[in-house]
Amino acid sequence: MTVVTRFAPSPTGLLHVGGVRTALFSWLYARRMKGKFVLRVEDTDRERSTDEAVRVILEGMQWLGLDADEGPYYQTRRFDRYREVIAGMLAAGTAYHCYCTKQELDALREGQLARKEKPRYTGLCRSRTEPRPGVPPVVRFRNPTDGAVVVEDLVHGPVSFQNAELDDLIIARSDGTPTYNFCVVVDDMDMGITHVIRGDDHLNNAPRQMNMLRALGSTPPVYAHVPMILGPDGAKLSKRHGAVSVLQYEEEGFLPDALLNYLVRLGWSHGDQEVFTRDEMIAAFDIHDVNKAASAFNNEKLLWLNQQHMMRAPPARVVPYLQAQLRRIGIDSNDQTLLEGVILAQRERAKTLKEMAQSSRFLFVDSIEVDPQAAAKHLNPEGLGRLGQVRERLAALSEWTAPAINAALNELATQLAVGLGKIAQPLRVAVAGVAVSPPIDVTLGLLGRERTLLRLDSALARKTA
RNA sequence: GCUCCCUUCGUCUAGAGGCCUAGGACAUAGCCCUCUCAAGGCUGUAACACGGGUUCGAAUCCCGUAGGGAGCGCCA
Repeated sequence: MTVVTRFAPSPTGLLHVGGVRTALFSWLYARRMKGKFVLRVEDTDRERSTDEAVRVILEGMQWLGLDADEGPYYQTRRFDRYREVIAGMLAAGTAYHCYCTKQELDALREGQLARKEKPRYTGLCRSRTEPRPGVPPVVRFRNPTDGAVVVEDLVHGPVSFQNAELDDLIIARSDGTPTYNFCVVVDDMDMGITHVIRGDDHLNNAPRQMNMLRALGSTPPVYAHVPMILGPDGAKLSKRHGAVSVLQYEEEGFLPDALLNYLVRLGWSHGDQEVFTRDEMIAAFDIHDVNKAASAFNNEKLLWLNQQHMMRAPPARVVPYLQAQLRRIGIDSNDQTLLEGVILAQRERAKTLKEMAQSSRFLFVDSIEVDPQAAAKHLNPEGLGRLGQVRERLAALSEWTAPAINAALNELATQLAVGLGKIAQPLRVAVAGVAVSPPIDVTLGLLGRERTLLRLDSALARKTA
């Protein structure tokens, strides 16, 4: 049997890391099992759904490389199908019209709550045969009244629910539109979903959905309810606590593989391995190894993983992402050799590509600003004195390579009987404008002789100024 | 209130009755390396929610308690 999983986000809020991880688990499982992954947008709530949210889902999934084999499907385009199924259930008696008004239902609920009972529909209209004039009816599912439903959950194990605890839920509103729990059931059935992997906030919905599926003569899929992701403070993920659009991570300079790697390790592990390539994730992932407990999002570890991925990936693969970040700060470079060189030089001192772009800016622009504090410390008379000699040496170099530069600087240091630092720091501030950069020979190599000498000249001009 | 779920270092996790003096990772502290900053290496601090059982033996099994979460909508 071919495995078919799906990701079914609702576009009522922006897709965030919690949703992404559910999508990732579904995608990984499908890929691992050589099955299919379906994307379905659950937009039946027309009031709260937004085009912006749909855009973030589509763009986010694309940025992350979580490619769907089918879809995106939209529930709003399937209303005819839902109506058809409801008509069938009405005819078969597995659903019935309910003429209770909202007001009556509210009163019922209040009474139950007041008596400290579980609020539930009592089945008043179950055996009603005549319509109630003037009341547009809703359609309710006729849930079995006795026995139990067991959800054989892949992460929780068997979870048993008494049918007596489940009431007859509304599957079509009085205006005829279908409700969420019903649409999910029809869609999962029609789309041949074999494994439903979703947040464990849906565990309570599973027994009702299984009952409906059975009433429709369909075999329920296998369920896997994965734990939720909490904010860094251990509280529920919310707007205030990191529930930002997934595209925010792109803007901040994260590699999609790093985010995915971080998220897959929230609730899942494979021995002591922390860093996974996409293929390694697919090869190692198994839904059975997913934990039951919710986990808190930790930004420091994400940062660390992002750097690990920047360091391990072939530079050429990182180039487009660096270019995107450079463009954000007004630099448009297509110099592949330079860009790869920058990545090689900077990746062990940057946590994000945004950071890398910023600290590499001096390598791409014509003129730089020198940080006053760094200048005060290193471009003092003593430092500037040495820079004159540095300039001579560098100008005389026959080839402009890091090893040649390094040799020349070390020679000069020995000759002056000082540590390399006494030469490298003034030089660094002169060419980079700050006291921090990759190794000085690498930095100069990337900068090029012409710009190096130019910047030395403008630094040396301070002497007289 | 009722139903369902969850509980190992600050955080993510390993752990399927003896391999646990509870392992790894992030973070954190110290040291090493060093032209700056990093990266890297080494070392340290730090956890089985609590109480009963079962067993020769329990982080692991059972029962409670506490704490947290979800659901109980003509929301998804």
